Amino acid sequence: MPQHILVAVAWPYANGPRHIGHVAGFGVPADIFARYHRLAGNRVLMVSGTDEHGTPITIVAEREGLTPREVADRYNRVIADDLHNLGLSYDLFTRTTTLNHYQVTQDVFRTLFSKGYILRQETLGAFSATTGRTLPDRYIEGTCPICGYTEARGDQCDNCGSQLDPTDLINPRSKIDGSPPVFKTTEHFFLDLPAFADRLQQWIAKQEHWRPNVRSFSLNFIKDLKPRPITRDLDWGVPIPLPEYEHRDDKRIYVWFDAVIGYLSASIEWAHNRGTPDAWRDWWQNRYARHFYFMGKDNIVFHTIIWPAQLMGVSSDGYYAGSAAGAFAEVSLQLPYNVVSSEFLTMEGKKFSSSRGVVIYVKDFLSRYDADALRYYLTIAGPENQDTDFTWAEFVRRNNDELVATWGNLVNRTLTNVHRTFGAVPRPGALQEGDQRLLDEVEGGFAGIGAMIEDVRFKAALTEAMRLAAQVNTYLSEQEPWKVIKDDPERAATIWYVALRCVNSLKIMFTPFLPFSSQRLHEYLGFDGYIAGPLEFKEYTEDDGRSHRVLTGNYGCWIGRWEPPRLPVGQTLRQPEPLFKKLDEKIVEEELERMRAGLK
RNA sequence: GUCGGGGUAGCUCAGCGGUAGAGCAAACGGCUCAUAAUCGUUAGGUCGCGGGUUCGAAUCCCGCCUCCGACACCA
Repeated sequence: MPQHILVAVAWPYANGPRHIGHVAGFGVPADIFARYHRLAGNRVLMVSGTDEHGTPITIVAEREGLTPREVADRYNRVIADDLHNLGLSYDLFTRTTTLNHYQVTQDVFRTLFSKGYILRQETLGAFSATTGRTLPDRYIEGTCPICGYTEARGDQCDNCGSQLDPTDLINPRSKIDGSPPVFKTTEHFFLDLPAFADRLQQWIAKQEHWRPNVRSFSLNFIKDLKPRPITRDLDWGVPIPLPEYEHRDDKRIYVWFDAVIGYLSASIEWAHNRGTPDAWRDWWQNRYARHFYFMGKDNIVFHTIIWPAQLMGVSSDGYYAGSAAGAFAEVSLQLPYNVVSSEFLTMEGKKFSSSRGVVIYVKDFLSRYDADALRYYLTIAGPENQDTDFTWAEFVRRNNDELVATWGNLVNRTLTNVHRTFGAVPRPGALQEGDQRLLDEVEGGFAGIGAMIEDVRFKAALTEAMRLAAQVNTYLSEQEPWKVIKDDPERAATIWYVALRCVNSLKIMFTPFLPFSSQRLHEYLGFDGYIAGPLEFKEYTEDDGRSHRVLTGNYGCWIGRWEPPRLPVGQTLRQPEPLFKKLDEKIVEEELERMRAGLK
């Protein structure tokens, strides 16, 4: 019985190109998980998009003389191209500036408001004297009243560590243009989180399968919940759907409140785009569906507290009707089943920092190296359980000594020999005990590796696949079919047949991690069709006349299955090429030099 | 400051109550079909520091040092 799996991937913020630390945190892990579940026969819906509202985008726009929408358009394009080139198999990668997203966000807001979960409160806020926009606390600098540090921020002083309010600062000034901020009273809307505290506490306490840090962090956070403001004084964002605010240009829904709603709105858009407008309910209003969220650790609270509170609030008297109440209308919206948070990647021992030049963008990386080489590194050495460091030396080493040497070489020596000697899958003689033992061990990987992936232990899963590849290398070294063939061609054919069967199975096991090379191997082995691909861009026009490009794909045509694939005797092999490129050690110094040149 | 998570072989990391593990790097040997790739053997660690619980602690508890993150108007 296929399961419904929602793979909900954190929404990259569209204020610039994304670096490899970002995709290490949410992109690659989510894609491994989604590809595996599709191969295993489950119904996967993987959704995300660019997060395009909020203050930082308006600041970039001002600096570059563009409108916020132009900034969002530009970086949506760059980011979607990156994700496509990395092979991230989204069912829908859309944007938060679609008409659909605005409507769903406003639906959620209205529903919560009508149930009393959204409160109004007067607050004192800081505004830019020049633009009239809100100045978030962190965009205000001044002298710390406690220690006298002159570059304290409105939220805290980095020198003495004190928590501050912007009004505490002496000589406050805007970090953006240096002008002194204006403080005035303004009305804001607050999500009444304390109203959900008990339900959240009980729900999270039951989630014993979450990674311990996510669960304990969230439980701790609940102890002191306060109503959280969900509107901002901005002209860029989803309008507040209340009569007195609908036509005002100075107040919008807070970017985080709408970004998490994106998981739901994108699912609804996906269903609409493919002409089955109620299909999203199979994931959202099906109590057997399981939702997996993938993100960096800085996003935990939004996915374990705030979004679940929004979902509980919307669902609490029975349903989210959406644009049309349907068959599942009496069922609540599904809460997260697991919230998978990655730690952080650092770059040559330092924090990634675009402004300081400590960075390698996905786009630049992929212009010089293969996507699978990056996917390999980010999985085997990425921040799955703790912060890890990316270094170019380690990237080259992992690529050359592990990916190329173990798996690439196994494929190459096997295919080269078989293609040259037989030209096709050879007919084996009787299998010996050692042959069968190897086949059993390798094919056992489907169960073992599959269980690890389901358990979101990707590093262990890939390590196991590599171990199995090394086992096949050992087998070949012991059997020496290139010698045996002189005296016993049938035995040599059997050995190569066994190796080929192992390679063909490993091809599937490596597919979630290394989809591009697995597809090429699939073709060298003489097969046609896609194991798992391809991705495509499509353009959709909404009722307001605006169109947007989405990343999607028809993954129903995948022919791969998470099980030992058949390998027909006599199938003609194609001319093989090495799967991976060995990298010259020189690139380490070249890349470090490139980074030094960009340092600010 | 408060809260959370790290500190394990030269390097990158796994293990998280029962005689210290992997990969790479190192040394030696085998093989030479394969992108000089592979295969085997060896060597290498008082598991951050100090104390405690336990028959037994890298693993649990307390204190300290140190790194990273969150702390609610950055996203």
